[in-house]
Amino acid sequence: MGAQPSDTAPHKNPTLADVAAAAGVSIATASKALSNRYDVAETTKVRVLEAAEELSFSPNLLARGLLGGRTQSVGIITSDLEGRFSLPIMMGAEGAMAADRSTVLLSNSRGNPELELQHAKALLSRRVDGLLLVGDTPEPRPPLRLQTVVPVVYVYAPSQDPADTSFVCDNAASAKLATERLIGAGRRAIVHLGGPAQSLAAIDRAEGTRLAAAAAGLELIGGAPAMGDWHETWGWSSVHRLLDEANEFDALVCGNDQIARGAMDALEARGLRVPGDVALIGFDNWSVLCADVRRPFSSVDLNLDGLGRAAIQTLITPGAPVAGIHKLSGLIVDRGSIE
Amino acid sequence: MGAQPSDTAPHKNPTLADVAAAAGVSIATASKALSNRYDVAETTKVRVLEAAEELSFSPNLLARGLLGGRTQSVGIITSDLEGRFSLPIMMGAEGAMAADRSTVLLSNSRGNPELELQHAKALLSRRVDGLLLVGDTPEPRPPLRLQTVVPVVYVYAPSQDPADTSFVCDNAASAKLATERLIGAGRRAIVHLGGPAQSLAAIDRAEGTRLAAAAAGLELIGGAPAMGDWHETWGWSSVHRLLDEANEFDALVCGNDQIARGAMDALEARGLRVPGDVALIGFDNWSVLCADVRRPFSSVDLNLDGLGRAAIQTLITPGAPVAGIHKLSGLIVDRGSIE
DNA sequence: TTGGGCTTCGAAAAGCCTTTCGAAAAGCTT
DNA sequence: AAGCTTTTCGAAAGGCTTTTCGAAGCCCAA
Repeated sequence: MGAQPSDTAPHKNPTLADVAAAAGVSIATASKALSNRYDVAETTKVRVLEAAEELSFSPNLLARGLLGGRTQSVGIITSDLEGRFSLPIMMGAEGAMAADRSTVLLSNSRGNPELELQHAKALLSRRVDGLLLVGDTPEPRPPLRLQTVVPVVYVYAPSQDPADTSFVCDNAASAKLATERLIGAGRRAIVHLGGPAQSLAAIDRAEGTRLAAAAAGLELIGGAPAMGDWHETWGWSSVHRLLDEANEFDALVCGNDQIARGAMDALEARGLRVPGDVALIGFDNWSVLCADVRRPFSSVDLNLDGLGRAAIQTLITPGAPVAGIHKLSGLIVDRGSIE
Repeated sequence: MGAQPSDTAPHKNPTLADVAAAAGVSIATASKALSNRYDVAETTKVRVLEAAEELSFSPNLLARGLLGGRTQSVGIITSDLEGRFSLPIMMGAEGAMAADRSTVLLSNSRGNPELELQHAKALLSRRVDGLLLVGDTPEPRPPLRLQTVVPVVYVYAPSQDPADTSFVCDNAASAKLATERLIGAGRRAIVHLGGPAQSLAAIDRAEGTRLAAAAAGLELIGGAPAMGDWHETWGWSSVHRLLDEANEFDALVCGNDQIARGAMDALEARGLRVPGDVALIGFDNWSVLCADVRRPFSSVDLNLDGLGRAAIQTLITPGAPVAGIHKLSGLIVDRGSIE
């Protein structure tokens, strides 16, 4: 009943002027009190702070950004939002940003370079402090055809231009790591079941396995990595074939977790124990395949979260980012399928 | 050699004033020419447009947002960025926004209400036009404790306050749909392998199955849905138990795809054919489990993409969003495991 | 030649914050 | 008490765009 008090209809956001008026000081003083930097008496400072609290004031970041300073935000353009790759990367990036009280602006280019360019322009219009371009394959990609004031960092898919800054997974080193671990556990007859022969990720992982074996004086069973595709069926049929052809082997390095899952199932179907008879390790550490399953297995985690985090760090650190391709190695998550 | 021309060092973004100067008109005229709305002669318009193109001018959206109008952006706060639920929702939301030439600001609350509140304030400081709160369980959640000028919409996890606007999956209706499909294919002896008895999603799916069966005059095998957990092992062991106890059944409705995968494997291990001997359908349509596998199976797709899209539509449509819980039903993706 | 109606353009304000710099007040010294 | 320093505060500009509204120019008719 009666006239509605002002606090029932805050149809507008309070501004710094409102806070200043409530505290009985000038706008300039209010600003300094809130930013807690300049010369302002302790008593007036608390008065301003209380007024701001009372009005639940929060500064308009648009105005602040307009001042020409930083906007405390970066744009992320991912080429696929379905992928298991971009998501952990984005998560790492978001986490690093939030820790810095900054915000992520997200766009999805759906693998379309035109759309990517368009989104980049849109994000630049919002004056982001930097751009993160997240790919979904390790193949080098053409650089963004855009003159930008702010830094650009490529993640997962590196730029073809060596003057750009890229962060990628070190597939070869990670595969080496996994293979060395198997060798360290006493395995000698190692098979690599790789992805498609056209895929750079598959090639690097296969090569890493081969190198680690060679370094230990071993040759892979079959003489070379067996390349196929990324699917479960490939792992399943490969194990059957190996056994049918009476190959002796005591370890499987799989190009990804789906292949590993297929191999695991085939080993079970043929009555072989893991890791008793055969050790097995997958790639990607995709929990729905290697952890939340009937028979969990070890896998290489590519540390995509860390990749996103590192990329953001580089992006928001003042000064031009270091040019070149930065490779981050993965680590092994053991679930008892090795020894 | 010589003085560096201006186009080699565009260390600053061109402003509308630059465009106006280049075109020899005033700032106001340039603005009107670019927004293509007010009275401006055709010849001057093209002159301005050319100047803008030349300088590759893009308007500062911060300044535009400062005018008090809309910023053409919404904030999305998700409670988990790992989940398979929030990702498709976000993808749908982003797609709807991009189609509107708008941008998504992303935050991750990690399931922490304090962090959620903090992120909401931060996004509001950036003057987003709306807030999307994406949960990762269907359990109703406490509303955001924040007075906002812009609309808020809850997705997946509805708000406990009926005055709020929420968009959720209709698990019960979707399960009914799946069960009716099985019955329509001639199945009569139906088993429901559900998730944990404490999970609302699991309960709704079980209830939907039961209702559809009852509507056809059937009782579920076992008398009631069998509740367990969300894991593969539960599906695997349940099928073994059913067969060991000599239950007759010709259809399995599984609470999710992991359960379905376990059941599928068990059926194979026991020499039963799908769908010859037993029809099977999963839930969630998670392709790594039901599509990219050795033996694909049918699954209920909850249309999370559409959920995100619908929520955004409601959010950015002028006028207050319709209060209440909006339920969206899923659809069946058939992969030949039904008939 | 003058006045009226159109079309086209520009000056200026609004929107909100930060920063600079000058002014005022208060305290101190001699 | 006068002059100086130190402390505290405020006026104003800067940053970029949109919008309003008045001014100027033009054509044509009277």
